[in-house]
Amino acid sequence: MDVPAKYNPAEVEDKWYQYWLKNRFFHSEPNDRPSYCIVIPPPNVTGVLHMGHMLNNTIQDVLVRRARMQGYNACWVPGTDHASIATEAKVVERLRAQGIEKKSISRDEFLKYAWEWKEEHGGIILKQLEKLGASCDWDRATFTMDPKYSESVIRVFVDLYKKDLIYRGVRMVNWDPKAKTAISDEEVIYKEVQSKLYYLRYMIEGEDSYVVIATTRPETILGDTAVCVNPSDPRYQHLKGKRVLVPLINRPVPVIMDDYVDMEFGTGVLKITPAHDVNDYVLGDKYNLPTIDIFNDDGTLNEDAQLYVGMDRFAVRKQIEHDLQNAGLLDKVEDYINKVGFSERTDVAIEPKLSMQWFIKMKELSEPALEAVMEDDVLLFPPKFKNTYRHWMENIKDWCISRQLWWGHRIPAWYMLDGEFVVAENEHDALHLAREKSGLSDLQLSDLRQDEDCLDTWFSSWLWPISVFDPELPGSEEAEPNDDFSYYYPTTDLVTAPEILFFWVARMIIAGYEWAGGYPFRNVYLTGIVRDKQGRKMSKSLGNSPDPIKLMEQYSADGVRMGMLLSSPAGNDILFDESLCEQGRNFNNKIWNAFRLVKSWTVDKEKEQPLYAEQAVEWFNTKLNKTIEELNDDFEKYRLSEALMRVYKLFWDEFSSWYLELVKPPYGEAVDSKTYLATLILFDELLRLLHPFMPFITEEIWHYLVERKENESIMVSRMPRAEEYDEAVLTNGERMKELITGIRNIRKERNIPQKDTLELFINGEHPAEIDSMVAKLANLEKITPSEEKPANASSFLIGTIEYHIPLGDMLNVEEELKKLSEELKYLQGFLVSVRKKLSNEKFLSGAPEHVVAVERQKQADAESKIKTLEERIAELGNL
RNA sequence: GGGAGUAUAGCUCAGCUGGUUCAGAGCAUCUGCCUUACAAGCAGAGGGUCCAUGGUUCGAAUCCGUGUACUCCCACCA
Repeated sequence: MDVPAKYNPAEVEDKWYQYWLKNRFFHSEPNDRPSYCIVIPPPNVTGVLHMGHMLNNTIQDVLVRRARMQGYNACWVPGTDHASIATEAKVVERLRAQGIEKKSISRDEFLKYAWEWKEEHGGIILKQLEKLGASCDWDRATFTMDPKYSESVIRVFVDLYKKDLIYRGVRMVNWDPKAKTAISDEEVIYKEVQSKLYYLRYMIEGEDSYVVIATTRPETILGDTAVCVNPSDPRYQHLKGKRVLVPLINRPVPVIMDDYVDMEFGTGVLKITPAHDVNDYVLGDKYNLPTIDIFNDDGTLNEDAQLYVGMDRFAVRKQIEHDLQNAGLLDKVEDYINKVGFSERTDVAIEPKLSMQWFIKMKELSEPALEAVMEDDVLLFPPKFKNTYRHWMENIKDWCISRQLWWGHRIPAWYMLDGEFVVAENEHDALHLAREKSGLSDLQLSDLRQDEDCLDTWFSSWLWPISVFDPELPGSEEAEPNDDFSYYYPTTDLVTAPEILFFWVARMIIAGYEWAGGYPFRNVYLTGIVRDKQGRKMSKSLGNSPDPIKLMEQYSADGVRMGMLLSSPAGNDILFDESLCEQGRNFNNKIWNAFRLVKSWTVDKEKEQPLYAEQAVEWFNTKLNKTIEELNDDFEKYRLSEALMRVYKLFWDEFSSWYLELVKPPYGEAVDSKTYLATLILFDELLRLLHPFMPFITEEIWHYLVERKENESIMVSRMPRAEEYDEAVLTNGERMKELITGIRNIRKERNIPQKDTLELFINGEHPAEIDSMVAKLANLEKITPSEEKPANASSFLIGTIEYHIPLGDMLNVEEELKKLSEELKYLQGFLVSVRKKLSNEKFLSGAPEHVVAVERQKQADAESKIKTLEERIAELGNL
């Protein structure tokens, strides 16, 4: 087989992905081997791959490929999330572009369009994952609105309702006026905004005086039903029992007294708008105030506002400022920075709004999940998230799960004509229950009306690790869990972003204990957030996020994978820099060229293996074993970037720069077969170690390396295991490198070409085993252990051993003296500090014995080196 | 307002139970090299007040206190 001079990733990567698919290497089914399982954090079905996905899925692929090669029955379950709000928003937008308004069509018609959209766009992100090399078991791909999956969602709702953990009620919720739905507290993002504080005059009823009230939202005065002062505020005692007039509309509202009011803030008077502020709502409740909701669902003002009806809330704010000014009711306006909640999905300002919603009581439900993490049944990486998790779980609030949307799982509640409702898994059961409840045995389905709302997307995602295997909710019923569930659950690792620790991770753990009999995964690896070089979060609006597909075209998928991994210590944010992908591409190139070198050798079967080659093989094999051991440790701690860096250095520095240079046959000569075979084996092992990180190039080369059968693949080969190794071999190897470096430096200083042979005289206890390797790399004619020190030689010390290279006339005595004296000076200073330490009584009595011994050894070595150097300097001086 | 985290080379980060892995790695930079796998390369080199300041200790990048700067999470005073 001819090896192309250039590596062509685009072609190669596609080829092998198809090969893997064809041979069903990604597929897993329960068997008698131990399982290793990851469920993907399902991306939004309408989503497009971004850098966060890249990071996340690269990590998952590395873990699952490694596990597979370690002999686990590895399964990575892919899928997509229906993402209620985001998808519905896109469908609405598309319809609008076609001139169709959502409210002009029926629910069924809308859903038809939505499913069309899903069919068109739903596959995109999964196709993109293929480019990355994701070894997902595509046969198991699940969508959170698959019929089976939906059944499990509804089943859970009914179960919770039966357990009295779901209730319906009017509460203040976060209203998204763009998506026109309630959202949960977790979906609100608070941002600091530059706003204004308006000081408004409220006339006191029947008097010619007024009080001034500061507010950031003057448009909400139309919904005011009281003003409030602190009872101990001396400035406002005269207001007790009086009423004030809401500006512009002159509605009289009472003055109430409550110490909730902060006397320091603004003017110390607070306007109360129970329908549009959470705190006001609480006060309104306490004092039995009426609530006036002045907003429509889309954030425009309604009839109850009396003024500005139909105008948008922000337009009203401008207008009312103007009108108040004209009416002489605006005292002043100040600049003010406050925090405003924005919708995570639509990025519009949240409107607190009273409405009828469904909630889950979370307190009791969450207790086992809190314990699971506290007791380390579920491990978080990095562990600092344990604290955050605990804090949230201990202060958990009820979860608003209803959304005023059509795209999603419809709430399985049916209302009767009298407003009473029943909750059931289907219409049939609902009718049965309704007849029972109402006592009307002739009640018909047409007498029932199903709740219009959908469930929060996360209400389905929290079942993900359970329902992808068994939609029957194995833990909650008598029913036997199916084979998939019994085998794969609990899964092994979960890899996700810390942003969704509460949205998703915590709730999955809760669901696991409630419906699957235990935790859903053993380890949670929380990745960082991908930021750009300036530390800004990558976002569409900033345009600072590279397109992963383009990156892969430019640097290869393997290259981009490497770029992602090199910058990804768990939990820390990632400052993504394209140059890391470049490093990945360069590494591809390095691997390819190293391979080309080996493949270019001609093999001479008659040739004896030179000693240096035999030793090189032994040395690198030892190095390999030690590295494997270290890699195991890295993976246990999920230190993936360190693991990759370790293999990178092993391949580039140890293998290419040292090993290959050592065993490379001299120009024009053939390699002996023993060395050649050994090199192929070592190369093979390196490829396997590299495979989880760089699956494509390793597969390509693996097939060139030796002839493979039709259905063989490196991805199902065995990961090399650490064998016992001899530390002494490694120590000698390091000595060999130091010696070579010393000799190279002398060559360089004196401009001696590599082809000129040199001689080496050694004074001291030098390990002669390495001589053969040293001679090969340094082009030495002979190596002579010698008490005698050759004249006209340049010399250097390694440890306490002195090495001399005779240079004859080429020796520059002056420079040599300078070099040696500098080293001497350093050693003398060093010796002083060591002696000082050793003459300190407290050190001798306080420090452990081995530390003292080490210091003594340092002292002896330094003394010996100094003696050697002094002698050498004297000799040179005599020349 | 409450909590957590981070601060080490130009950049990104290691540095575990205080002591030979103690000041490290990769990248970048600089200096030589188109040397018969690779210039996307090879061989070398330089580069640090370990944020500041007190303390504990024979000994501190490491432990403790204080301060400063940044980041994140939670709460939400109009």
